[in-house]
Amino acid sequence: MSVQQVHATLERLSNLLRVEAREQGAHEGLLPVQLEALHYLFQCNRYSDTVQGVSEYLGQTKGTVSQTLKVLQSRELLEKKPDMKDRRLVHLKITRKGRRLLTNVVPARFLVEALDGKQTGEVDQLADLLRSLLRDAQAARQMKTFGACKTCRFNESAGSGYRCGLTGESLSKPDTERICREHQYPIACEG
Amino acid sequence: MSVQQVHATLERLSNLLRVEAREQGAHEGLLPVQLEALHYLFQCNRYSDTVQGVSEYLGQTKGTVSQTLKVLQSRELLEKKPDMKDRRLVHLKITRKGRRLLTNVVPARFLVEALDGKQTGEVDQLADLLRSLLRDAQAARQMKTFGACKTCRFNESAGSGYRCGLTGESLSKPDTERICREHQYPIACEG
DNA sequence: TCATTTTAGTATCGAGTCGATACTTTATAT
DNA sequence: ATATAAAGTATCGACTCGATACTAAAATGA
Repeated sequence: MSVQQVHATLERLSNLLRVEAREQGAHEGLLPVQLEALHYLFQCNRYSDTVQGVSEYLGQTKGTVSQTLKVLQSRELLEKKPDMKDRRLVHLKITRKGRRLLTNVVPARFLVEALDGKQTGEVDQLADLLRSLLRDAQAARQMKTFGACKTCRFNESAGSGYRCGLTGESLSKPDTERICREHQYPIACEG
Repeated sequence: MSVQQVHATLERLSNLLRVEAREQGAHEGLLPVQLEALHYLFQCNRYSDTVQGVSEYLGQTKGTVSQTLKVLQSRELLEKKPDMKDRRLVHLKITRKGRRLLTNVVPARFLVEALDGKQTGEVDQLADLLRSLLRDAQAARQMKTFGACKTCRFNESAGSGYRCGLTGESLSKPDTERICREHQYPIACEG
């Protein structure tokens, strides 16, 4: 069965990412899961930069994530900013230092080198296949998709920019390329 | 850059595998890393079923792996058998119980469902692309490849079967489909 | 309006990971 | 024959992660 092959290879690549993250993180005194959290905050939009958001993204409990973030905050890699409207919420803003650290670690060196020799078309094809696999896998698990707004069913174009149909707020083009915890793909026409 | 896209998507798939392993493992009282070790022993050949082998595969120290295996042994998912020739070596043989447990967890349900809708050709294409990526990534990190003997430069055909050019021992067809810690791809003709 | 419920986040505890270090035993090299 | 290398184990400490219990703020609703 080819599915087993896919599983085995993905597991191996996953292990590679983890080992690499452990090594790179060790230089900075950070652990893989802390880098993952930071990477999420690096990518997500202003509706998603909360403890709850990270928790859903990583598949860990709020308590666990709260601890993780405390470490990142103490290293000044992120700042906590209370929400002005809902005072239960805390927005997690990655700092310049956090951004700098992250861009040293992502994308992983071995991925850059591995994809370096390939043609642009090949890399794009790989990215597309992986995204398609991820999308189907997330559908199978009935979990949140955490896609970018530009691929979301609630995203509408509004004049020169865009608007989120859920919040009603307007979005800039860069906004629509950040990932969101409320993201949903358009409903398929067939079936 | 598309490499970032690939990294992000791989990281996400990696997280999915891990969350799934945590859930499935929890049913049996096992942790992700323990399942990974068991999966390796499920796939590897008789030259590779040692503590050192698992250690290299997982990228963890011998001591750490030794602990992991002690748990698996206590659950009767594997047996330790001392090597007859080199008495330092211990071979780790997965039990029937271990095999049964593993086949319930691998391949992950979400992968089976995700690939279910696709055509065989598509799945094979994905498997090939992933393997190619893995191979290049491993080359970039200059690490062991842990491929199957049938793709190894030391594998020779011998009469009706095969032979390992390193050990000189003969291999059956199923043998050549198991992964090996001494595996090396053939040297590329060009470059 | 005021009590109830829900949601965001934090704190603490215990089981378990993982690397570092130190150790034993056996094989190999000089 | 002795030194060195390699396979494996044991122990310790820093850290992960989920479970549980908690506070505070928002939403619900009679």
